[in-house]
Amino acid sequence: MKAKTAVRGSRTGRPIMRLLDALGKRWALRILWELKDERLTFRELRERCDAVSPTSLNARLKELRDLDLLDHDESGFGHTKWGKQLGEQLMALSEWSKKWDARS
Amino acid sequence: MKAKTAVRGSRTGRPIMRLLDALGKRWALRILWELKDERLTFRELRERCDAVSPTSLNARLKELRDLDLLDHDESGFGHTKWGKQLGEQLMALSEWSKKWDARS
DNA sequence: TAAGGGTGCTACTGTTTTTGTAGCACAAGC
DNA sequence: GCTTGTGCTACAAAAACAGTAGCACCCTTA
Repeated sequence: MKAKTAVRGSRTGRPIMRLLDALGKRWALRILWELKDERLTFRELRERCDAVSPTSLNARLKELRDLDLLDHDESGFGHTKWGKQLGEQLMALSEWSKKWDARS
Repeated sequence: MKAKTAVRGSRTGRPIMRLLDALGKRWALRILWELKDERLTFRELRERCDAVSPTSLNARLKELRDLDLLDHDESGFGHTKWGKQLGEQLMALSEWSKKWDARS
């Protein structure tokens, strides 16, 4: 586990702030989403994320790995146990989004 | 309710993609979080969000209002019924983040 | 043994987004 | 009139991101 470094914005250091800050960066939520049921290589992940630039993808992957949400092995990138738990919350969000989308 | 316009990135138009895209912009999650239990004026909200620039705050507020997540009246900005539901999911996220933060 | 294919990833330039500061227009209260 | 508070805009600088190319590495197959 890496150090818990300063949070962009808030200095309270509250976990939720660190999390909202990390997830609020572009592609972070999307990356976590795309890896929710399978591990993917860098290039596969890139394609899933609308051909996000490798610059951004690499930056986000580094950050998410530092937060113990993702890891990387010979089969590619995937969720850690923490990432899996977070992925479940995203699933709930997805379910909710359907109702939200169907609003009149 | 406003039109469901194109999503930055993905063109599938799936609700979760529209949502992840909106919430992935800077300060979006934080704004929803800060309004979870009370309505705030523009300036109050700005202070809560670490003095975010008014330019960004205004842009994010417009987007979140277009998504029916926030509204605005004489008492300031606050959650719509949809925003409240999303706020509950953020509360769950906050609870989870405490366990995540306490990882060894 | 070299040629190809796949991996993660970096370099570079240009565009987009965000920031930071100042201040405007409007309304209510005095 | 003047102040106070509201939401919000203008503008220039800084940071983040995009898009393209391509590198270094490790395999496999010829």
